[in-house]
Amino acid sequence: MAQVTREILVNTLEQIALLLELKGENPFKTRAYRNGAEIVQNFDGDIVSLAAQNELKLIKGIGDALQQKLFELASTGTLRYFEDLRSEFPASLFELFELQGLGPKKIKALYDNLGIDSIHSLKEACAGTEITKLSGFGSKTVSKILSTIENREKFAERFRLGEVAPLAETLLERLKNHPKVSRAAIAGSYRRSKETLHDLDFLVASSEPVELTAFFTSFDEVHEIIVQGETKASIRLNNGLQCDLRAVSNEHYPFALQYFTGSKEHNVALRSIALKQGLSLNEYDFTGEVQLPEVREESDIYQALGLEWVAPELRENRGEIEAAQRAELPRLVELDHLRGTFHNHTTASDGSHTLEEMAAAAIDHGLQYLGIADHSQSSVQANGLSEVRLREQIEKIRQYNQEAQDFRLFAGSEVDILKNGELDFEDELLAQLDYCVASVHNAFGLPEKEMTQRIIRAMENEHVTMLGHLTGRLLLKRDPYDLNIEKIIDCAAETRTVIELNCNPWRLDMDWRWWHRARDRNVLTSINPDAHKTEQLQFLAYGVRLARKGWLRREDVLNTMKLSEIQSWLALPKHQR
DNA sequence: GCCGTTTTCGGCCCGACTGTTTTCAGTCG
Repeated sequence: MAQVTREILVNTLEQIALLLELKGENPFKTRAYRNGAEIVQNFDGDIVSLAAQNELKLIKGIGDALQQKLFELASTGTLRYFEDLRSEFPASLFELFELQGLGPKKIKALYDNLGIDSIHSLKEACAGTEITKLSGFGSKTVSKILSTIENREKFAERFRLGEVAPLAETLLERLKNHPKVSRAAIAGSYRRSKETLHDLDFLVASSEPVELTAFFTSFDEVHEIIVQGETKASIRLNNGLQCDLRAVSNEHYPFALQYFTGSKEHNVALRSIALKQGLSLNEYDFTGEVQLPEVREESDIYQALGLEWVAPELRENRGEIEAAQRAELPRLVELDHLRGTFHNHTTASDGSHTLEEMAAAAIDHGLQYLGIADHSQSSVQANGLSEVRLREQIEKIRQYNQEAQDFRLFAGSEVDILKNGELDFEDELLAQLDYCVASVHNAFGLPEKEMTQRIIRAMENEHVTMLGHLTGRLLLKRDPYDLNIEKIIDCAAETRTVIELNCNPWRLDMDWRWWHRARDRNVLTSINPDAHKTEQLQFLAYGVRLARKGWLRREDVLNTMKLSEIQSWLALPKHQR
């Protein structure tokens, strides 16, 4: 039997929901499966083992039927009910659900009447006329389907936070500067700082919503207008990114901001708290028979429900509501708490700027210190430094520091963790450095156990200050390598090894979902841009956003220490840190 | 299919927009 994973449980429930929709089943039954998928996805614990032991009954939203099905799937690897359902339709039918504008009813009509069972056959059918003979399908529907298929081939479905942010902020400024706009924000997953985004949700407060949707859809960057109504509009930009706009009154704005920031799970939990107080919360208002609280800002909504205001990054229903009820939310780290940063490259290896240029840029950023960590000798592809060149660089940094005032460079190395867990330089050389970042750059395919052991061995080295980009993932491009992160975190706690939060928009590694756990074990992070150019020091802003998402406070972040503190800290033997 | 301090049946979020249709179904978020 193949290894059953959480992902398999989730996907199976979601596919059952789709199949039931296709069959025209009771929509609430469909929702129960979809809801179940969400619960399994977000469950904090080993849901697969619990399912295999038939111990899910106490979880709200999982009833007898779902428990039984998850038990069968987790313990045998297959689910008869699902297999039977699935055999009623061709597998390729599922891809039609990926097209915006096509839902179960339309897909069923296409399949039942014309035998259309894939995007390919749909595209062919659109060239003919038979589709327009179906009830509900006119010429506009056909041309819309064709453009959706074309866009799907041309554009990505998701985007990296850091790659979207500059444009997002430009568009937001434009909306804010409109004379009929009193308040504006980007809500949604952008405000929650998810590492990848599907779209941007703009929100404006305005007395002239029609004018604003027209303004929005006339932006130069617009590739197509998806919808445009009186209070909302959707556009696709030239880069493929979808942007939605909601225009609401100033009174409704705090509610809309809260509602459209999400997450859905956070809002569901919030609404149920409201209901217990006799209040109903929606995207525009509080309603109810009781005295309605006065709301001018988003924070007033939380206050009215007896909660601390929850920072958007935390709104994932991962314990923040309970913490807000107890007034125990963390004071999250902020960008201007950072005093320096550690993982940066220069022209000595694969960077674009010299040591002096990087130092000047760091000073411009208001930093008190900058760690230089060029690649080590095994990273030939990145022009890694030989032992001799590293010694020269250390000397150069010492000279720089003799002349520098109120600023300091730290001599480090991004030293490769070799396949067997040994480091790329001898301990004698590592001891000359102020610090050392240890990273994996090859042999990504090792089995989980070996990869974990490899990194643990590196952490056990006295000279390894921190781990670089822990899982090697490249967002939307390359999966993390197999690694037991729980063990890594435990070992980091034991060996006093720092785990980097790599701020490169492609990495944002380690993943934000693990930081709370690391924090609770007193593992420190260092927010590092992995800068290969001076302008990439700006990546620090993304790292801070993800650190906040991981519940990290100022005291959990090594590079919030001021220069004198960090010097003392680095001087300590590792086990005393 | 799930839930319940309104508790074993009856309700489950609903408003905005589009397209095709003469009053509304389907989709989305």
